[in-house]
Amino acid sequence: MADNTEDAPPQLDDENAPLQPGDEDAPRQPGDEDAPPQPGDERLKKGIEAMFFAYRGFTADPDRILAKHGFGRAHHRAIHFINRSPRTTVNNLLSILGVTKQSLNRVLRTLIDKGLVESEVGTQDRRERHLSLTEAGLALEAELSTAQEARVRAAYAKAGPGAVAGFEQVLEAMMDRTQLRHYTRFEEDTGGT
Amino acid sequence: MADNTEDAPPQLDDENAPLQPGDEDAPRQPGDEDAPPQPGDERLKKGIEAMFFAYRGFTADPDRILAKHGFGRAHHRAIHFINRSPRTTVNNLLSILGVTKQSLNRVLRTLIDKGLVESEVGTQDRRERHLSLTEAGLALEAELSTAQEARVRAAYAKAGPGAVAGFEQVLEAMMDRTQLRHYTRFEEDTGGT
DNA sequence: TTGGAATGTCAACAAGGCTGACATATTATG
DNA sequence: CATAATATGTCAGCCTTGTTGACATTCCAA
Repeated sequence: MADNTEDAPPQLDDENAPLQPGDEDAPRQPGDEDAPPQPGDERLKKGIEAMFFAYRGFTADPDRILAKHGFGRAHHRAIHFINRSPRTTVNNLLSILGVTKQSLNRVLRTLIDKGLVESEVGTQDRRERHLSLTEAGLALEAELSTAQEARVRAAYAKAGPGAVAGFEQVLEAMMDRTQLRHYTRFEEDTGGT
Repeated sequence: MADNTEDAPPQLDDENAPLQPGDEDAPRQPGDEDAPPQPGDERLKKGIEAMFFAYRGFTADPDRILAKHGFGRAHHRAIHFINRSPRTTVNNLLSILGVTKQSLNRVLRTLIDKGLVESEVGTQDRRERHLSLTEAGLALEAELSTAQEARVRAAYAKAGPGAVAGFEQVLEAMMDRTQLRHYTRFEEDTGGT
């Protein structure tokens, strides 16, 4: 266990660079004067902690529902994105989720076995499998998204519309190129195909 | 693997409720008119996806560094919060991180063994252990936070100060009570004790 | 003295990542 | 047509990080 000589580190994306590197000396925000020794660092650390704590809250409600049904977060992600792009392919899902096909396959297998997802052979390219939610899958998706959206809705309501816009801007600016592409693609893609 | 009869679901916090439940019918934002059938749901789904994709970006840089050193995300979290509250106790860390003592202990043990963290017996209550980063620990912490803060800084710079305020507000509103308490505590606590 | 709190530790297990290797269709291409 | 590449599935094994349960130690407090 001591020799974690990972000579082949899990690659982790080749294009994992933030959108604008080299912004180290960012424009100082007003109000930096009354900050502790390291200027602005405190603000950043708070932001980092906010992400950490908020993400826990963000996943807490679905996690409870998933546990009831014997699923995990990985199943939730698959269900969510299949619901968003019905009849999507395995490959597309792979690139959205950023996991290996083995990991995804394990999740899909249980979802198909339990009758939440169905996979049909592609018509144009018969190598492809098109994934969709069944009735039962849609039901669980609804249960999950109802819970998760309720929390987001409450947070949005509490923070107000302006804050929501800022929230989205910052998150978007925090994504990798690849992820940003997936994120924005839904705007054109959803229901269009 | 079929019988996931978890009769004792992992409790997951008793106070895991969002800050304001029952806000289902939140005030409609202007611009909802030209929205698809389900009103506002699209906005919420985008927010959910933003959290998902952004969190991936958020952890990507530290993950790469950690892999180099043979650590994981759990080690990062421990290092981060020990750095934020030097000489903190195991119990405090446990409640911040929200994992079991066994999980935390495994992480702490490797950090102590590798000389990144030191644990000293409490002076008042000698059952307690006070955790601090060693020189080496501080060095790794600096490496990690430099990378992570660079991304956050870039995102902040790109989105602008107003957006950052909104970002923080929404995240804060998304936390559980418990987490919010830890989040805000740092403002008074850091360096105070 | 005795109970409980704070901590450590061993063992076992599960989810969900990963790699590597291999199989099987199916399509694309020389 | 033969062969390569693509899309997918699957087996086996490993790692991290979460979980329970049980038990030991140390120490504070009633």
